[in-house]
Amino acid sequence: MSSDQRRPFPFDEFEPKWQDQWEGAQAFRTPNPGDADFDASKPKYYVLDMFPYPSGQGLHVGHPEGYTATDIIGRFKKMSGFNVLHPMGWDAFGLPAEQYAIKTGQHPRKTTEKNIEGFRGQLKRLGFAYDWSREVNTTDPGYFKWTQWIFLKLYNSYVDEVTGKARPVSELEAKGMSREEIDARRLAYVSEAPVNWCPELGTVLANEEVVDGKSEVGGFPVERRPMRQWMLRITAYAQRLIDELDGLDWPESIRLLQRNWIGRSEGAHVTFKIAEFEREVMVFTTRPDTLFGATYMVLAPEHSLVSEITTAEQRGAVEVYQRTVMSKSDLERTELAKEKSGVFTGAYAINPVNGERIPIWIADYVLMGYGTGAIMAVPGHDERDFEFAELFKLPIKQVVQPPEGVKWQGFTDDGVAVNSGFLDGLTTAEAKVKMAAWLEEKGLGRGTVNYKLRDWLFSRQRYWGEPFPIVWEDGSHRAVADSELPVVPPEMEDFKPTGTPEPPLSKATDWVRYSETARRELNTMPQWAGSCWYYLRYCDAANTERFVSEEAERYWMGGGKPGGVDLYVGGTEHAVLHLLYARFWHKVLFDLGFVSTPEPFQRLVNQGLIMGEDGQKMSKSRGNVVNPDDVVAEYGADSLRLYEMFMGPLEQVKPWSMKGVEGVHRFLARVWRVVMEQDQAGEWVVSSQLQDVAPEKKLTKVLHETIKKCGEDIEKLSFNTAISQMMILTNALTQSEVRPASVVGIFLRVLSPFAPHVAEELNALLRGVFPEKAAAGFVADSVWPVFDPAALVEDEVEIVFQVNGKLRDKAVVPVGAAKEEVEKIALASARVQEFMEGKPVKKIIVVPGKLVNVVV
RNA sequence: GCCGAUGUGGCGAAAUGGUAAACGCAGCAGACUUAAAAUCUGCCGGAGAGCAAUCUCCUUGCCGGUUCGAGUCCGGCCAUCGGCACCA
Repeated sequence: MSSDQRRPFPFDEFEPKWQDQWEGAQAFRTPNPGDADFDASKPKYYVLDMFPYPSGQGLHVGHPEGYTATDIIGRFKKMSGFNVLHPMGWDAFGLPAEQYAIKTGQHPRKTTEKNIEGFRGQLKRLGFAYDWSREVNTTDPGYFKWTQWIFLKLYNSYVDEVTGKARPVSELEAKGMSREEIDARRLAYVSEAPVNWCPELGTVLANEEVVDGKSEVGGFPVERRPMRQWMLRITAYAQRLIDELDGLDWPESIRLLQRNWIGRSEGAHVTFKIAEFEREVMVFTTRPDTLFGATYMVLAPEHSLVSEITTAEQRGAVEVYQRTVMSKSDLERTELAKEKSGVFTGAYAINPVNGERIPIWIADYVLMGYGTGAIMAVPGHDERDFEFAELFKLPIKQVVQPPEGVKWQGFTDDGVAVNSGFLDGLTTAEAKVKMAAWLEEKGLGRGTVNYKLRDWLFSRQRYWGEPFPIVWEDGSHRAVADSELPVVPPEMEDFKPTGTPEPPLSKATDWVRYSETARRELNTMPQWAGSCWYYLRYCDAANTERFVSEEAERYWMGGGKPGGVDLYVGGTEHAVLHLLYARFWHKVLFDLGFVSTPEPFQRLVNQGLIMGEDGQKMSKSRGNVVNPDDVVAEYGADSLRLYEMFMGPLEQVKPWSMKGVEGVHRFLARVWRVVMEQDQAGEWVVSSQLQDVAPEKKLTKVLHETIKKCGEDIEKLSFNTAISQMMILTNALTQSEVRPASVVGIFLRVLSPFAPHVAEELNALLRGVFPEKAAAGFVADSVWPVFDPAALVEDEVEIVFQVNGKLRDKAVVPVGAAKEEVEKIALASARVQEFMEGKPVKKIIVVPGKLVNVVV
C-alpha cells in the first residue's frame, strides 16, 4: 500500500532517508565557542520553541505550527550565514505527568521516559533541524541540579532597596543583621499566609494557576487556607517587570496582559485612628482626594485587628461571618457573590481630615491580600462602596462634582472637589496631589504605589518535582551545600498525594532524615521551575561544572539587545505564567552577574490556535481532533509543514482543512513533476524538459521575485505569502516547455527551509544530471540565493488611467517615461476623454510607473 | 464592566494610501481516457445591458470624515473571539 503507484511522489521513501542522512552527518549540530569547528566570524541567531510537556497523547497539530515556523527561520538563517542555535527539550516534571502515572499505575519516570521517546520520534519524523545533542530534560538530575542551584541563589539573595537589584544575603550578614531580619528579606522565603489549596489535586497552587476559583489543571475547586509554604519574592521586581518590557519586540497584547497582571496603581496610604483604642489602621486608596467623603471603613474579615476591636454585642455576628467567609472557596467568594455582605464590628475610626467618627465593618469584598486589607469607603464615588452603603443604609456623601447632567451618586470619574474643605474647587488630579502632601506633612500618610501581583507560591505537595535543597533543624531552614546537589527524590512505591497538606515525600522516612537532628524539606518545586531557565541550559547543555559556561552564555545570549534569545515562538497561554516567571529568574541571575542581558527573550511571537474542521476548539469529546501522525502517513512531513504554514498568518486563529492539506500536497507533487517524469516502465526519471539553457527573461524575473519575496517574508514570519510566491514560480515552470536546470536548482534552495525533504531529494536527483546546477552537499548546507535587482526591472509597465479616482483605461508605457509624456497619453485616451465629459481639467496626479489620475 | 484582537468571494486568505479578491480550496467546463481517478487548460463576488467580444453600476461589518484617490488613515457605532474582573 505504501508504494502504491497512485502516490503522486514517493515521499514515504525519501523523507525517512533524508532524516537518517541528516542525523548521520550531524547536519544540524551547532558548534559552541571553543569547539574546533566553531566559526567566530559568523553572527549568531538563537531561535527557540516553547519546549513541550511530553504528554501521553503525543503531538497535536498545534505543536508543528510553531515548530515549523522556527524551523524555517532557523534553516533560512543558517543558509544566510548565521550560527544558528535551534534546540529542543522536555518540560517533564509536573502535575499531569504524575496524575498520568498514578492513573496507569506506573512510576512517573517510566511514563515520562516513554512519552519523551514518543515525542522525540514524532518530531524527528517532521524533519526539524534541531541540534539534538543539546536536548534537555527538566527531570534529569544533571539538569535539575542547576534548577536547585538557582533556587539557592534566590534563597541566598535579597533586593537592595536603593539600587533595586538582587544582592547576596552575605552582605546583610556582614552588616550584622539577625537571622530573622535576613530571612524576612530573602527572595525565597517561608510564609504562613493563606494559600490556594486544592483538595482534589492534593496540593497548593500559585495565583496564576487558579482560574475562576478553580485549578487550571483539572478544573477542581480551590480553597484558601493558611499553610507554611515557600514563596518567591517576585513582587520585588514588579516595577522592573513592567518597565523593562519596553525594550522588547513582543506583541502589544502580551505586554498589556503582563502589565495588567502586575497591576500597578498609584495612590496613598492613610492612617486612621480607632476610637476608644490606642490603635491605628492603615488603608490604601487610589483616591485620596475623596477622603472627606469616607463615611465608613471596611476591613477584610481576616484582618488581624478585627478580633481586637469588635465590641461584645457584635462579637457573635462577626465570628459567624468570619467563619462563613473562611469556608468559602474563591469561586464562591468572587464569581458567585453578586450580593454584597458584611457585618458591623461595633468599633469606630476617626477620619483624619474632619475628625468624624465612622463605623468599621468587615466584608469579604475587601481582600486581605491587596493593599493593607483595609479600605476607607467612599460610597459617593465608588461603585462597590455605593452598593454596600445602599444595602446597609450607610451615609453617602458627595465630594466630587461631575460634569453637567451627570448624577453624582456613584460617579467615579474625575471631576471637581466639593464639600472637601481645603480641596474645594480643585480638579481630581490636583486634589490627589494636595491631599497626599497634606497627609505627609501631618504624618498621617503618604503617596504610594501598589501592585496586584502577589509573591509566587513556590511549593507543591507532590512527588514528581524538584526537591528543595533545604533542610530544617531546630525550626529553622538552611541550604544544603552546593556539593550535595542534586538533591534527588527518593525511590518510592507509593508516591500518591496523602490527601492532606502533608507532602508525599513525608512517607520516605529514610530520605527525610538528613541527620540526627535535621530533616529535609518535604515540598517540591512547581512545574514552572524547570522552564524558568531551560533556554540558558541549551547554550551549554552538557556542562557539569556550571549551569552554563560564561563563554557560551555570552555568545548565544549576548548581542547588545535587552533580550538574549533572538526569536521565541509559542502559545499565548503562558503570557502571565512561564513568561513572567522566566523574566523574574533571569533578572535575578542578571543582577547577580550570572547572565549578560536583563531580559531572556528579545522577540516573542505567539502562534494562533488551530481549530477543528468545524471551527470549534479541537477536543476528544467533539471528535474533531486531527492527529499529525495520520497526516504524515498519508501526505508526508513536508505537506504537513507546508500546510500549517499556508493556512494563514502564523499569529491568527484558524480552522483545519484536510482539503487544504491536499492542496499543498498537490503543489509539492507539481514541484516533483517539474523535475521528474515517469518513463515507459513507470519509473521516476529526471524530466527531459529539464535542460541546461539560459532562462527567458520572464522566467528569470519570476525566479528573482521569488528569491526576494521568500527571503523578506521569512523575516516577517509571513510564510503563507512566501508559499504563494513559490506556487506562482512552480506554475510558471510547469507551463514552460523547456525548464532551465539553473532555475530549478535555485528554486530548490528557496523551497528547502519549508519542505526540506523534497528539496534534498530533488536536488540530489538534479545533481545526477546537472552537477553544476545543484547544491553539492545537503541543500540545507547550501547558501541562500541572492536576487538580482536588475532581473526584476521590466522594460515596460502598465499605467492605470483614472478620472476622478475611478479606473477608466490602461496603457503600457516604457519604464521611466517622462511625467509629461505619460500625462499626454492619458489625456489622449478616448475613454479618459469620454469620462471627462468635456469638463476642464482641475488637476492631474501622476504616480510614476503606477497611474495617472485626471481630476475634473 | 474594563482591556485587547478580528470583521474582505461559497471557504482559507492577499493587497508600501494608488487596478480589491494574488495564491489555494470547493465548484463549473474542456483536453487526455473505453470509463473513472490522476494530470493539464480555461472560467469562477453581485446586479444590469449586449448575439458577441465587451461595457456600466455596486461591493472589504455599519455610519460619518480626511484625501485627487480609503480595505488601508481619523471619529463614532455594531458583531465575534480572547484575557482580566469586588485590586479600593
